[in-house]
This record gives sequence, structure tokens and C-alpha cells, in this order.
Amino acid sequence: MLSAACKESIRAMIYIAHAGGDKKIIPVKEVAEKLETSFYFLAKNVQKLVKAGLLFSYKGPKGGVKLAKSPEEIKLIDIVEAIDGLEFFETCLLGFKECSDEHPCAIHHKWADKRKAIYKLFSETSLKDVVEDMEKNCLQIIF
Amino acid sequence: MLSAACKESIRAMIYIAHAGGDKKIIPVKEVAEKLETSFYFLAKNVQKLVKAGLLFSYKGPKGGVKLAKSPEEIKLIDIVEAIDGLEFFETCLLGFKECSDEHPCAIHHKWADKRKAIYKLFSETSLKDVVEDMEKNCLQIIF
DNA sequence: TATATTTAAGATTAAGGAGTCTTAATTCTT
DNA sequence: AAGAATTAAGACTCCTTAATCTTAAATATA
Ligand code: SF4
Ligand code: SF4
Repeated sequence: MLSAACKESIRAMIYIAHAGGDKKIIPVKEVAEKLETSFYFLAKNVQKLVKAGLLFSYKGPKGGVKLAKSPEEIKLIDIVEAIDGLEFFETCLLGFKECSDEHPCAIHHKWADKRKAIYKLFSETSLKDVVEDMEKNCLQIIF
Repeated sequence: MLSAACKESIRAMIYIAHAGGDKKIIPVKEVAEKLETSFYFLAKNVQKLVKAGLLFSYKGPKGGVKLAKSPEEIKLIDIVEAIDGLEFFETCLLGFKECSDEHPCAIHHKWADKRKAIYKLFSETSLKDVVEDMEKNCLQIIF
């Protein structure tokens, strides 16, 4: 459902929120090392997050990125939208061309319910929620 | 969430169930024409459905495919499993490596709920359900 | 039996996304 | 001012999946 780039971006945002919040500047290189991933690939996705207004970036020595808003203002859906887009929440499950709410198939309404529930979950869950929870429960696993 | 091949396979199964059920043999060529899709691509996926035991196939003139079971016995999840596999229902949403039910992150349990609900929907919805509903509501759109 | 029709299977090509690299721009430090 | 560090941007390669083609196998029909 979420692309590899999107999952990694979420993990990156979690790390940035954890390590720097919207105060401290964190170099992308540090994030890549902590997440044990490719700097190049991560940097590409971070650029998108900057363009989407979720991160501020700073060049030069002591440069890096930090959250553009407070952790509770950044919802998971914002990251998903920036990297993967919202197509998942908008397209027909079965791929018919001209179906719509007016001509629903057997699965349409039920599927729409599930999709909405997921959208709601992503819209209601903030970086703060995730970070706080992970700091309690499973931080050592990731960082 | 579902690959293009999977969506098309579901549409194909709907057509086969509608036009032939588990009685009449339908040529794949006819299915491709009705769905306005590539015969080659569809034939590839149909092969998987045959191997998965969802379709019987018959070579030669008057050959084609028909459902291997009654429409109510074939669930959408069977088609998804045959084409895309069940990875979607088994993997971590955020892509962490070593997380588990024992070390759940903030979103784990909520996400697991949503995923289970979708799995349930796919497991409970049979081809018969979809076909009957579409025959009532929006058949003209597809066939 | 010969021919036409249809699926099976594998090879091939095309497209898109994942992942990497190179160069440019910016800015801190000396 | 010079050099080092860091992100920005675009080009590039690689891999997976989508899509197509070719040949083989099976079978109905004449
Ligand atoms: S009614 Fe069914 S086929 Fe039509 S758009 Fe909704 S899910 Fe898709
Ligand atoms: S706890 Fe969170 S990070 Fe861990 S497997 Fe579940 S969803 Fe993924």
C-alpha cells in the first residue's frame, strides 16, 4: 500500500522528530546512518518533504533539516501525500472505468468504508503520537 | 493496493462468472474483448488463476476457461492471493525491521485492525455476491 | 488424418520506480 | 577569501513488473 520511499520517509520523519523536533537541525546523513539506509535515496525523498512544507532545510556546515511544524501538527497523511500522493484513497478498488457512487458495485460501499477508516487513522495520527509511543515501547529497535 | 494485473483478474473472473459460471466454457479471447484489454496480458494472468485452482482450462476449438468452483465458493481473497499474494496483509505498515506484536508502535494495533477488516471483507465477499449485485446495478458499464 | 483453434510456456521488449552518482548552489569556519 | 560541508537538482543505471510475441501442445471438427 505504501511505497518503500513512503515508509522510509515516515521512519525518517519519526527520527527527525525524535532527535530534533522542530528545533534542532539534523543532517540527512545522520538520518541515513541511523536508519541504515542509502543516503542518496533518502535525500531524494527528503527533498520532496521540504517541497511539501513538512521540513525546513539548511545548506552548508551545520546544515540539515528540521520539522517545519510542531510534531503534533504533522500527520502521517501529510507524509503519505507528499511522497505517494492520495491516489490510494481515491481510486476504484476493482479498476472499473466508469463506476461511481451512483452505480456502486457489490463491494463499493464496504470498500469505501474501509478506505475512509484508514484515511481517518492516518489523518488523526500525528508524528507526536508515534514518537511518544515509540519512545516508550520500542525505540531501541529502530535507532 | 491491488496490482493492475490483480484488478483485471478480478474483473475477468466477474465476467466469466456472469457469462458462464461454472458451467459454460468461455474463450479468453472473448473475455479480453469484453473487458477491452490486451489478450496477451489477460492470458498470462488467467494461467495463474488456473494454477491456483480457480479456473479449469480447455484447449482447442470450443476451448476456453470456466470456474473451477461455484461462484459462491470463490472469494475475492482467493483471486488476490493467486495474483498478488497476501503480503499486503502480513507486512508492517511503516517498514520497520524487527517490530512485532510484542513491541508495537503507536500505529500498529490500529493498523492491524484496519488490515483485518479489509481481509475479512475480501474473505467474505464471493464472486456470486459481486456478480449478482452488478447484474442489478451497473452491468451495462462493464460488459 | 489434416487443419484450425485455443491454451501453455517461455522469451523478449517496454515502462516505471528504485536507487546511485555527479555537479551546482549555499553557507559555515578559518 | 578559501576551503569544507551540506542540500538541490538533474542525469543515469538497475530492477521489477507490465505487456507482447513466438512456439509448442492439445483438441474439436471436417
Ligand atoms: S462501484 Fe465497485 S466497480 Fe464501481 S467504482 Fe465503486 S468499487 Fe469500483
Ligand atoms: S509496531 Fe509499528 S513499526 Fe512495529 S511492526 Fe507494527 S506497525 Fe510496524
